[in-house]
Amino acid sequence: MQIIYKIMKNDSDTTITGRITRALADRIISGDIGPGTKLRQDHFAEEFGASHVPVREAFRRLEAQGLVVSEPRRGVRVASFDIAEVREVAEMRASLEVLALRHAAPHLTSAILDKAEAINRAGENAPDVRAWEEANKAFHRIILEPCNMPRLMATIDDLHAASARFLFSGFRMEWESPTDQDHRAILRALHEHQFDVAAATLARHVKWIGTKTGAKRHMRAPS
Amino acid sequence: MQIIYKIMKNDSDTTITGRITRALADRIISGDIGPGTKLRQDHFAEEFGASHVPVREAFRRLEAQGLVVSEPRRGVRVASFDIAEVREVAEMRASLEVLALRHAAPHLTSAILDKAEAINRAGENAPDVRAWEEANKAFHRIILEPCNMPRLMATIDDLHAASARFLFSGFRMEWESPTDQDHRAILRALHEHQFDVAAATLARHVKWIGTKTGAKRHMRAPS
DNA sequence: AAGATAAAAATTATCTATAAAATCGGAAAG
DNA sequence: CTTTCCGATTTTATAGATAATTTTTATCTT
Repeated sequence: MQIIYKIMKNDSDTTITGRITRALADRIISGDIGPGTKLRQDHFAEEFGASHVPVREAFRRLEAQGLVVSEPRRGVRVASFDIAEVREVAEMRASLEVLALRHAAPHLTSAILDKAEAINRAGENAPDVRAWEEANKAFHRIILEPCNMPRLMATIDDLHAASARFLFSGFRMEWESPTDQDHRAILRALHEHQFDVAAATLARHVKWIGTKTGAKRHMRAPS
Repeated sequence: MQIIYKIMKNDSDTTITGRITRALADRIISGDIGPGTKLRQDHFAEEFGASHVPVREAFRRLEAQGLVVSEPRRGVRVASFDIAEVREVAEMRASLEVLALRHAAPHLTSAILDKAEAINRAGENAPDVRAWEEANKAFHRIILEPCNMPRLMATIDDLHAASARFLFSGFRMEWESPTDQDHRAILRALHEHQFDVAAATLARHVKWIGTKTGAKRHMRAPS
């Protein structure tokens, strides 16, 4: 089980299935392929110069990640989502990231915290949402990783991917300032070994992302 | 996304991939196929009277569930696990089940609680671990389901499957009495609308399962 | 006999081709 | 205008073949 994440990474450089999985996940998360879009296996087989077999395997992985929905004998389409699900993912992230932080806290060195601060600064200067999200993900990951719980981290990663989808597609809130301020508050608390404060701030911070949604209430295929 | 669980169920009756996935998951969870065992695609293709393609798709699903580990070009084997992971899963379950219970609480009717009590009684009279685990799963599910958060429930289900693996294979603790007592305490608290008490008891209860491990410290292939 | 190297066998991962099942769109009938 | 039916498209699933890689076996050297 410890190898899940490593596999997910090595795999995408080694096997065709891995490459396709990563490419499709990227497009779905970035909103390049919108919710409800039908994914035709032969289309992607041709695009990636592969047969339909690895494409289908990639579909199964994306299905497990919650990025696509597969209906038996009716093919695969990009998962739709609504505000209820945005909130659901936010709550799950809050719970699990607090758990991770509790276990990571004893192993957090000031070197790590410094690196986190640097990443946060990079986020503040991000030119676009995409770059900001990248920094945001990195920030959360670097302070949680020391929990040494690979399965937990894998689940958090999946949830983060879902969050990123919401961020990129329609649910765009004003990113930046309030979040980065939260990040600073978390770092401050960690520096002073006030772990409960850090955890509480993290929970509020993650849930806020779920609450502060923008215009559209539902992302679905233009059926 | 709402459809994930439904799919997982309908699928296993509809498509060959689904049937194979369910069958293999059952065997792995029950310990019928031990940790570290190599899973040969042609073998299962023959056993299920199918080709290797649906078998490979099933492998990808099981991989995402954390039941098998796949190394590129070296095949798939049943995931090993150690005490650290048992604890990890228990902590994740505790966090997420508490979250689910918080959201389910307002929708819990006394009819549901009565049914939960009946299930608990069935668990007490269970003839073997298998039957007891079935009742245990049902108990947790019936009081959490009303949270109306499908993704959360799907994740909890996966964690529960992992827990069941530990229970069945080597990590056998004395099942029964203390757990069923906890269940009763949870029901009592819910009846009296003391949701915080119920949540705290649930958390302690789930974590206890992770702590109270039996003899073996590590389940791995006899390498 | 032990260890190292090379040949052989087994296994995975993939492709091509094809059959069967199901859906979707549109045409025909009421 | 609605319903029904048929054909085209799409998807699921199988079979057989091939390339690459891993594992095993066998041989050779020291």
